[in-house]
Amino acid sequence: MLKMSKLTEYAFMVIMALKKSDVPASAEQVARATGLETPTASKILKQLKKAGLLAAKRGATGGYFLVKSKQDISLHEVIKAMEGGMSLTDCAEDDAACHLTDACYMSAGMKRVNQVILKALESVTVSDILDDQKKITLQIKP
Amino acid sequence: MLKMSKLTEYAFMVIMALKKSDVPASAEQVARATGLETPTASKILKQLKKAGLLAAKRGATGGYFLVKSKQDISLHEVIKAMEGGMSLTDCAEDDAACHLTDACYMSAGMKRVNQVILKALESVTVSDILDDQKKITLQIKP
DNA sequence: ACCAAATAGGACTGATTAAGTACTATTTAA
DNA sequence: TTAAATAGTACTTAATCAGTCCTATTTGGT
Repeated sequence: MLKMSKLTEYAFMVIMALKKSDVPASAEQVARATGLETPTASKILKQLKKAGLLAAKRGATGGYFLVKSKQDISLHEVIKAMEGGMSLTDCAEDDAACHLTDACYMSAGMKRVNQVILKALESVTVSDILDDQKKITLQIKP
Repeated sequence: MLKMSKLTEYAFMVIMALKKSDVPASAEQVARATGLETPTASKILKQLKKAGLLAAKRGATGGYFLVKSKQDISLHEVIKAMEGGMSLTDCAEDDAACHLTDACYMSAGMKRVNQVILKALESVTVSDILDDQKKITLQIKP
């Protein structure tokens, strides 16, 4: 099944549990809010921090907080932070990564499909997922 | 990285190597045409046959052939045949599969995003990937 | 009738990745 | 100085993927 990893799913929950505030939330608080185990929540927070989606304050009274609002964080950013990105095939990313030696002409087509999906993931934000407001439609032009 | 499995990638190559004809191609012929090892090609052919994308003729002079033309086989069909489908999250498929016990409101939103991606995968066919003709655009309506 | 060439269906193994946990160092406010 | 927190890394187990192999069945040709 083509799907996100569980840690990526959890990442959405973690982001939803955070605020863009000067009062940071500790990994333990996030764990409680989300229902995740503390080490797991901690791992995800570190990863999101490393990707720049969160900021952290160290030491006592420290913790994590968002650096931008949820409506400015796209699904793609989260997937990129947790899994390194999204690409249907290797060749959609890198032409040289073709599995065939000679005659495969898929890469251009795969790239285009990949772009469509990427665009969808970039267009939808964490707050969209929560708000359930934005209508999304797909249009194919021949 | 959110991506298709290698076997799924190979499946596209396998389909491209086949024709909708009364002269079926054997697994070995497909292997030669694609550059895959024969057992691997065979495994993929069996799986595509099982999913109904191909038909097979057994016995000597037997082999595999397409039951519909490449422009009628969508990416989603291939992914479904090889990986069982595509769903960003468990909860996008099944509401009961929420990782949280109480307050997660993502599922509706995830479902919508999932639908967009699914639609993209359904709208593009194997021949589109090869032909590189069809223009695809995504439009977000607020 | 027999043989050779195919598909059908499992079963098996090794490699890679994911998930979860644990440990140590560093930072910082009280 | 101490307690509470992040930072970074390493480890272990589980799950999935990739690839191969074996046996049974089918079927056309000689």
